[in-house]
Amino acid sequence: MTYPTIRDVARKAGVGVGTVSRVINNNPRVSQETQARVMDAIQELGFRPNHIARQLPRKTRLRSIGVITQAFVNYYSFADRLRGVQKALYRAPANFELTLYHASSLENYEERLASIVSASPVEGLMVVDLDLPEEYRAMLTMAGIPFIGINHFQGADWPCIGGDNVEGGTLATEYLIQLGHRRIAYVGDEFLDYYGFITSSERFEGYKRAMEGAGLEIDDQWVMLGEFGYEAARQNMLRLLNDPQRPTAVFAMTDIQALGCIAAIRESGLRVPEDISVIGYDDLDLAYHTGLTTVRQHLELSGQLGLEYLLRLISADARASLPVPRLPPLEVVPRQTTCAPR
Amino acid sequence: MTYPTIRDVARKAGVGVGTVSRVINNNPRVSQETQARVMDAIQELGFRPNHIARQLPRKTRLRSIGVITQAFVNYYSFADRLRGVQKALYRAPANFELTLYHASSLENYEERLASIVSASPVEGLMVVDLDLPEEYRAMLTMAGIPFIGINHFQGADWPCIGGDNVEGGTLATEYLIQLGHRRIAYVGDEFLDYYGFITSSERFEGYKRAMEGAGLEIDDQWVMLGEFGYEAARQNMLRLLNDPQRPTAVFAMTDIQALGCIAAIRESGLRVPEDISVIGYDDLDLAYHTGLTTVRQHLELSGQLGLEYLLRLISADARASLPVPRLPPLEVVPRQTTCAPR
DNA sequence: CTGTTAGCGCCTTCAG
DNA sequence: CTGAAGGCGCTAACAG
Repeated sequence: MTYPTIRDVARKAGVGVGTVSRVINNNPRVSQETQARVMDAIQELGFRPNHIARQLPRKTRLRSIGVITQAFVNYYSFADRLRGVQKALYRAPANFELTLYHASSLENYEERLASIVSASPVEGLMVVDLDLPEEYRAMLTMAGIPFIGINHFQGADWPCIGGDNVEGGTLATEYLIQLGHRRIAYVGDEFLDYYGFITSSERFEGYKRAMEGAGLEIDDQWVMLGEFGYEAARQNMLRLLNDPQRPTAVFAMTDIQALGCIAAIRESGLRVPEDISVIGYDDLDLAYHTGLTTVRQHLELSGQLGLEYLLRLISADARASLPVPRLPPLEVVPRQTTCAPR
Repeated sequence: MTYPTIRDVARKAGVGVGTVSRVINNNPRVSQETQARVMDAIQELGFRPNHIARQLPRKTRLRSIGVITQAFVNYYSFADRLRGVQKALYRAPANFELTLYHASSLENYEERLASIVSASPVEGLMVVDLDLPEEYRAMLTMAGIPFIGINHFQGADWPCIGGDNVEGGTLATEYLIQLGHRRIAYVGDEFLDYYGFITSSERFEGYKRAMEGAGLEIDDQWVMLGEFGYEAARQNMLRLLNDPQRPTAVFAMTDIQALGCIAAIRESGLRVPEDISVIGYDDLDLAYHTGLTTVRQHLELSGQLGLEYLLRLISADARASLPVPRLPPLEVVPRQTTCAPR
């Protein structure tokens, strides 16, 4: 089944295509009467202008930058990053829009990459919390689409902006140790996630190093891994609290998980931080809003720097390799969920 | 400045346009040598295929739906809505992308609407937390782009999904009254915001009705209006606490502002909810994460329903007017920041 | 005011 | 394997 075109409308209304075009575009230079006749024809035929075809003859080319990320997870951290993107976009001279791609699985991710390359609807691509296989890097380069990764893994062999998870894990744990804690738990995701990321294991590695560096023992019971998110963390924390030798502090691998831990602690009638200290990771806006002590990884700034980098690459005549922007160092932001143990 | 076309590449490489097209599309029926020559020309010219033009002769089109909202404010509630959009998109048979438009001012908003209409890069438009003037509605209709409003105002004369702020304000306040509170404060935005919204005044109206309905007096000191956001709410709450006749409960016009109030209360050495109860409005995901009592306005669902509606309109043969989806009623979600006064 | 005529940039036959 | 020609659906001069 094929859609009616402007030509069909013209024939039906007994006018030229130019007139139909004028009507569609609200051009005042059409008589009331003709306009009415054309409108009727449009109605009867159920005509709808083909938006693709409209773009072609026009000068105004809407430019867009693509942002691709995982669907359904990490949404607040993505939102914080997006805010940075938006700020950079707002300040940019050219008027770019944002096209969002949500990958619902690894397979779906590759499908989308392929279609982005083949249709090239964007002039640059920001890859958030996802790895970009060599194969697609080559295709994107071929298609002349610059790209940048925004994530929290280190040592990628392509342009990425992000902090070192091991270091962040160490910072968080050392902060708790320095407050005087000795029994410190780790609550996080499984070590290998659905998209092949090992964020949790990296942050855990940092935790381990800090503990060992301080000569502290890690009780196996205190390492609680589970699904992503608030609820799993809450459950795990509840379990942790059953341990008679329960920890006096917890390092949660994300802010959301930290909030899950805090909820569990309070449900159990204990206080944060007096009875148990909790430190998160991310420094989401909501960490500030909830007084959560956490590791700042400059989410908003990452989006901003990433976009600025893409913009520079896009406007560069030659696609010279620009230096990849770097984030300020990770840092612990002390707030109200940590204190010295009693 | 104009972009190089396939023809320029062809000329430079000394081949026909057909060959260039084949190279771009990875068609194997091109000799190694020719391909190399074409690639070189592409590189030198910085040629990038015009994705608009590619779509026209093809069957497969990359389809997109636009979402426009205010820049810089309300980002978490937008994120929650976007999650719903994304879910609906994921379930849809057709493969739509999302194009995000951020309006940085009322003027910029209209500019963007105009360019969306004229370039029609999207097949449907979701207008979030923004009003759509009659003028642009007509233009969008003309251009065959269906639209839907997602917001929290009532009685708009165009298809909108959203809850009644007055009712929500009443619900929140009645809940506090029913708990036994008599001295109830309101903390919110100025009554008229930058984009012409009167959300704050509507929620306040609900508050007023509930108070009057219960025969309670409203102390002028207890109505604290200020800038949007956490910080202003925190400051206002701090001021409120100086009042010797301080309230025993607070209705904050958004969840973020509620968190600001809670921070102020705790800073002042008081407890929530034992000393002062706080209820918010929105039911952001983070309200759940922080145990905030609030008014649920189904943010995620609003995005989902809105997108489904657009999808139906897009696929409808004629642009029949479909019934606008409705959200479930507003409701108070009791959590841990409210209790009976002492 | 309105019809006609070129394209927009690319893809896809169709011959060669 | 490759060049030329026709057309995708619409807009934008240009004459009337």
